[in-house]
Amino acid sequence: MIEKHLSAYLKDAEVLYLPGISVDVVILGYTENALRVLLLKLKELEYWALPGGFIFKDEDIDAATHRIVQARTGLNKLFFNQFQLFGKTGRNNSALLNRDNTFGLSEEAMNWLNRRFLTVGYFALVKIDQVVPQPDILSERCDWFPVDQLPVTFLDHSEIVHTAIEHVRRQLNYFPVGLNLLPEKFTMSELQKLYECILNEQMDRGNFQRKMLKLDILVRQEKLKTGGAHKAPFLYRFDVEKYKYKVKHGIGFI
Amino acid sequence: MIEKHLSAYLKDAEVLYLPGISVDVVILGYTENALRVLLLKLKELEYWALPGGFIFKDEDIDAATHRIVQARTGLNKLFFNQFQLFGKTGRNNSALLNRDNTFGLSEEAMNWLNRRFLTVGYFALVKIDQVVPQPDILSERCDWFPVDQLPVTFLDHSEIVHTAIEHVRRQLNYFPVGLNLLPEKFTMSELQKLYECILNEQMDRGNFQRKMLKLDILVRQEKLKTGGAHKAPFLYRFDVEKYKYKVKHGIGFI
DNA sequence: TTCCATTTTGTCAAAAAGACACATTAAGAA
DNA sequence: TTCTTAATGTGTCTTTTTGACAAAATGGAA
Repeated sequence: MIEKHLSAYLKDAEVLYLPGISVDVVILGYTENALRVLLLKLKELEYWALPGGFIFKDEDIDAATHRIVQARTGLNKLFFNQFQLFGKTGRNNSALLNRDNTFGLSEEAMNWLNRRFLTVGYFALVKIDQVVPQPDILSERCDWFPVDQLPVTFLDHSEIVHTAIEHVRRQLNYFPVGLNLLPEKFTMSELQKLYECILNEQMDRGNFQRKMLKLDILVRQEKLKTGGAHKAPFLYRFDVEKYKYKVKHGIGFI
Repeated sequence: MIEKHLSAYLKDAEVLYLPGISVDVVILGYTENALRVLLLKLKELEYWALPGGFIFKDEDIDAATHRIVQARTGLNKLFFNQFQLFGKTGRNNSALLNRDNTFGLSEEAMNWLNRRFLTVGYFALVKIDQVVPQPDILSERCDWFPVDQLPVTFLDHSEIVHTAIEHVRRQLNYFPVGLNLLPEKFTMSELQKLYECILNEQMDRGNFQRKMLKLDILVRQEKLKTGGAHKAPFLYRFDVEKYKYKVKHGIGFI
């Protein structure tokens, strides 16, 4: 039963964790022409949840986020950012607890969990092909979902996802999305499709290329020889130095 | 002594408030060609602090913010937004407590206050001439400080202010800054100076006017007759409907 | 009145954006 | 082998926007 997992998870929670607050991370990846978010299927519940966890009493919030994302993705080098604290009145984890309290969860663990909970929303940008998703102790599996086709989620996790996307969209000039979402080498049209997914609007091919190249953050590589029918496109990679410098002051694309 | 005030303030804190978390609000006003922030001089301490407070256990965080800002400004209709949660390890309110614990503060109140504290950073935009600043129970007076000339502040409050400004700057297109910081009627050059303050860059007068008028959110009023030597400028007000609509999708000025 | 500082409006060249066309090329079909 | 197809690379042309700056207008002050 889920309470058994919770029980293990919450052993000494009162002692270890900051009370009444958690971290939830919108881990975003991009593949097959769609922005996707990693969700966990909760054991014995019909909900999908964001990867999340609690904050140790002597742990920075960013450190907690890093720990959580690393555990779910296996990645070590991460780009992530906090974007909002969620916590309406009445927000709590009671859905995780069985209706009759006859399971192995200690009284203290129940009380600790069953109060109003705030959660800090983070988003992380990852190269989806480098991720090996790992369910956590409360979940039976992980999956990537296109951000516009979410399953039924736990609590306000859908809202958290949509808020994250909107946050990224608004500040697209200030986040290194290409560098963190695309593979090392990519074609111009892959980059364009990424931008189109995030901004949710189509752009002209020629004009996109002209504008993007003028930013002077791309390095053209050799031609792509592999498979794909028709004329082979160039591959590009980012000039990381220039890119990061520009991102700091707003890349100036949108 | 400050503990007496704290004592009153923290009566039943354990029962009333969410533990280990507070709200701090960067209340921004604009006057005399400078963006200013409202700070409170703490009693018996050489620190200035942001208006802040705790969150009742059954209170939405936005509601707490509204309550706090209203108490300090007297304003009822407010524009404010959350922008970041702060809470490095070691962040606590011990500076508020006297070194020897011989004052009237109860053991419980001491313990409640003297732990690691997170704080939710909000910013609010107010019309400075409509504000009647009110010190809170911990402070002896209030003052407006230009955001680039802050006094010595409590804890990380300087960082919170600067983060707020940067947040507003980046998302200037998405916040109704003019509507909330300027008086009902204003001249084009007042609006320009506001933008220059926030963006920290000078702009050409003619070009600013051309661009701003093309947004189609301003309504030209009669000429300004009052005093000021030289040619009288037009007054403008915002077309609130159009302005709010545009702000929702990004006003498109920067 | 004339002067002066400021506002309002206009000009003009340069840069950017938008729409679209045409040549190129690689894979697969004929 | 050649042709067809679909996607890529690049160029052109027009329109719009930007940036720099100047002229005209105006209302108080000298």
